[in-house]
Amino acid sequence: MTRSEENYLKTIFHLGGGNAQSITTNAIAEQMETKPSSVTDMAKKLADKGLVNYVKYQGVSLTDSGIKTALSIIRKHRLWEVFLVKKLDFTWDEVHEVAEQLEHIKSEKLIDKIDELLEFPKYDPHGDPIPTKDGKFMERDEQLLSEMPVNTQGVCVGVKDSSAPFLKFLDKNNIALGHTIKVLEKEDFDQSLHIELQGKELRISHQIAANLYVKKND
Amino acid sequence: MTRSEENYLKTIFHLGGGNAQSITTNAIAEQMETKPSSVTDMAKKLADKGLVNYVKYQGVSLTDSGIKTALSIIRKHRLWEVFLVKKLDFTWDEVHEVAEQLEHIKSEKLIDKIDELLEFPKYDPHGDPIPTKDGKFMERDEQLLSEMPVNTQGVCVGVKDSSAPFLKFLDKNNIALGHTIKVLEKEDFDQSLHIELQGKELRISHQIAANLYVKKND
DNA sequence: ACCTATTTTTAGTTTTGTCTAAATTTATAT
DNA sequence: ATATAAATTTAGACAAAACTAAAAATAGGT
Repeated sequence: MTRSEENYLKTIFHLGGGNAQSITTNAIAEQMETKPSSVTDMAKKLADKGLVNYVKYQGVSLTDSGIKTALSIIRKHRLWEVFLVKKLDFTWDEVHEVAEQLEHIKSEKLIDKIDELLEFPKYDPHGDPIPTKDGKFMERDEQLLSEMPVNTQGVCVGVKDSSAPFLKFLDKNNIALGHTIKVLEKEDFDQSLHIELQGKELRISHQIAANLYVKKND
Repeated sequence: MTRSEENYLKTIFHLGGGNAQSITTNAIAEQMETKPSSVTDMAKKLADKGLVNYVKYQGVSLTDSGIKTALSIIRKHRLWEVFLVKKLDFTWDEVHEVAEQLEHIKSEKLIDKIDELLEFPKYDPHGDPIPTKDGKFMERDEQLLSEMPVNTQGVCVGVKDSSAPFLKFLDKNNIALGHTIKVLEKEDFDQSLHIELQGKELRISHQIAANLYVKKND
């Protein structure tokens, strides 16, 4: 399994190829910042290895074996992210780039020991669930803040966009995982929100709200 | 700097290319388990980048820039080895293979934080000195056990061969870094040694003694 | 149904790092 | 000094992973 193959599987998974959905070469190319023709080449290669189902002009979806491999890479990525934050004091906007490299290290013992050192975390620093060793994938009962009705409240449990600029914005505005958020008012005009965050009032744009996952309180 | 380039620089350094010595392509090829013609290709490439001095049919030596780069890779390799042993309970015969991968991770912050987490170790699990961030290389006052005169004693500070079989042999015989060793008798016939190790007597072959570094007591 | 625009694939090329086989240079031994 | 052996380089080829440009297939609109 080469680094490139691993990156393709991961991307296909993130685009939904684990749910039997057919992902187009164009979508993959755009996500990976490469050309569709390169994706076609790799699709054939991965199909030969039994990791994807590939139908010409239709797209690719992951096989069971492909899902398993993708999950193991995602598991490694997220565990390394937790390691960087908890053990090396990285901030959550710094971890992605390094984890992209670390996820390709080949040693089952290494990642199991990292898991143990971190006391088997369930979520990464962005709130994304960490697949278990046997490929189980936690699903969370969450929704986007932008979809919460007025006057409901919940706890921030994850981010949809985990780019550095967005994460830095959240830091600046004291928005962090675990913080309580209540929707006070929704502006019809631009969908912006008036919220109560940890007791303080705040206004945020729709674009922000559409990238925050919240778990509704019972 | 590609992975392959880094591996060449590291190998050239270990073969003595940092001391202005010219290392032959054959020696490098043998060490890296590749072909001399491949080494020639890479020698040209590294020379173009100003990392080695290459003279056709003579061999290569590292430039200052090449030495600096090689030391930074060796630094990373050895720090990761310490990390694996101290934080993840790897044994000293398990660390090399994984460190070979980890040494190529590109993040200055990462390795500095690992260094800090480990409290700035000076030696790796095999007793090899860890270069400092600014490329200083500790030299130890050490000699091979096989070269110690009869009736002198010292402390085991390193291994020359750090292959898994040798290290496992040492474990089995309770030979570890920090242990006191006294040479009781040298057998003329096969150069084998009769030693006192941590108070207990033991016989070891010349081959073993020639792979153990000892620091003589004053 | 047909034309057009878009998407996808094919064919051919590039780069990196490797190899084999042949040619060349250096070293060695009489 | 010269033949021979050993080491080294050159030339040409290959595989992986990417690209460009051209061809082919699909999808949409009328």
